[in-house]
Order: sequence, then structure tokens, then C-alpha cells
Amino acid sequence: MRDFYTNVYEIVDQIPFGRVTTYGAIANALGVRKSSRLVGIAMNHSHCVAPALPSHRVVNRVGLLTGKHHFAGERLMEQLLVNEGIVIINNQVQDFKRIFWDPLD
DNA sequence: GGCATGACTACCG
DNA sequence: GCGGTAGCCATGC
Repeated sequence: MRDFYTNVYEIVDQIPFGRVTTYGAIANALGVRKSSRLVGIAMNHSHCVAPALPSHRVVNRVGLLTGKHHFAGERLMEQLLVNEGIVIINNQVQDFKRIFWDPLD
């Protein structure tokens, strides 16, 4: 098995345009639901390893943009999502359940 | 090889 | 319903 990070990157890379997923869902897809935190950490490292990674499409389980502060600008993550037709209100993805994408799907 | 860390989640009062 | 607490585990020092 390759590095855990690499696995996470591959999942994130498969997130369709205009859709989002959660750290827990990714961890679950990797068979390690309990390691959801590692997914977030992998994202944190991703910015220098895989800049093209759509990490802005990954949010926490309720659709909250918990990782927005790790982006260059305060509104960058939100901007990117809105740019894909996703509505963000108060740092939270609207219609989250509808645009949620399950990696196992 | 032991210890701290973290973009999470689930549980409890 | 909300804030605090605990579990989890790969990675880096």
C-alpha cells in the first residue's frame, strides 16, 4: 500500500466538479473511518505536494469550511466553491446533502 | 522508538 | 442544542 497521503490525494482528485465530500467519507473510503483527522492533515500537506488538488471540495461532516484558513485568502476556499456553482453561507455549504459526493459511489 | 500534533468525529452533561 | 472531552492514528522530530 502506498502512503496514506497519496491515497487521500487520489480520492480528492476524483471529486467531480461542483460536488463536495467530507474528511470522514474519504477516510471511510480508505477503510479507516477513525483516521479522518489524517485526511485533513494530508490536505494540509497537499498544498505544497499537489497544488492542483481540489482540496476546497473537502469539508467536514456538516459541510462547514473548516479548512478555509489554510488557504491563501480568507475567502479563497469559499470563492472556489462558489465558482463551481456551490452556495456558501456563513462558511457552510448549502444543500450539502444534495451535492455531497461519496468516494465509494 | 517514544512523544506531540492535527483541515475530524462521536459521545456526554 | 451547544460546549467540552475523549478516541484515533499516520507523520515528523
